[in-house]
Amino acid sequence: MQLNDRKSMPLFPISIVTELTELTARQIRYYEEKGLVMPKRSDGNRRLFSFYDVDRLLEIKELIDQGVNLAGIKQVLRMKLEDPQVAQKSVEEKQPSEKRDLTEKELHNLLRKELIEAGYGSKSSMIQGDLSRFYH
DNA sequence: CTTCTGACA
DNA sequence: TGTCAGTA
Repeated sequence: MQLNDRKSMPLFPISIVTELTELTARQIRYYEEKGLVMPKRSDGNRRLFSFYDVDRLLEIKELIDQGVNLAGIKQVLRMKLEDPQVAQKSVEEKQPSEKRDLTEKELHNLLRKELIEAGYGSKSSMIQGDLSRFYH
């Protein structure tokens, strides 16, 4: 798929990414250190980010703003690989209750719950069942 | 001039 | 996280 190739193409330096994401270079480097993103390197060991990396950083930024810690973000991103939609809603659903930060334990339990429910149906039906809880 | 790593507060 | 140092 060529589209994916383009999104994965290492294009911009960290300076551009800081403007695109509103994150500081320090934060971006730190998140990479923690394995949240893995931009390619080039000439003088300089980071080259792809659109894919930028999208990812934007998602990370959202979660950070919502008070999710790095460990929690890792959980979400890891789930994203298995079931994007459920992972996304897991966090959104937690918000309404209280604006407090999600501890690693809370998030883990939340995600575990979603995974268990997911096991009861096919991908599509599970997603719909999940959505129903937002319509009442 | 821009970015990188490491380090200190 | 910000910031400074010493490089590449």
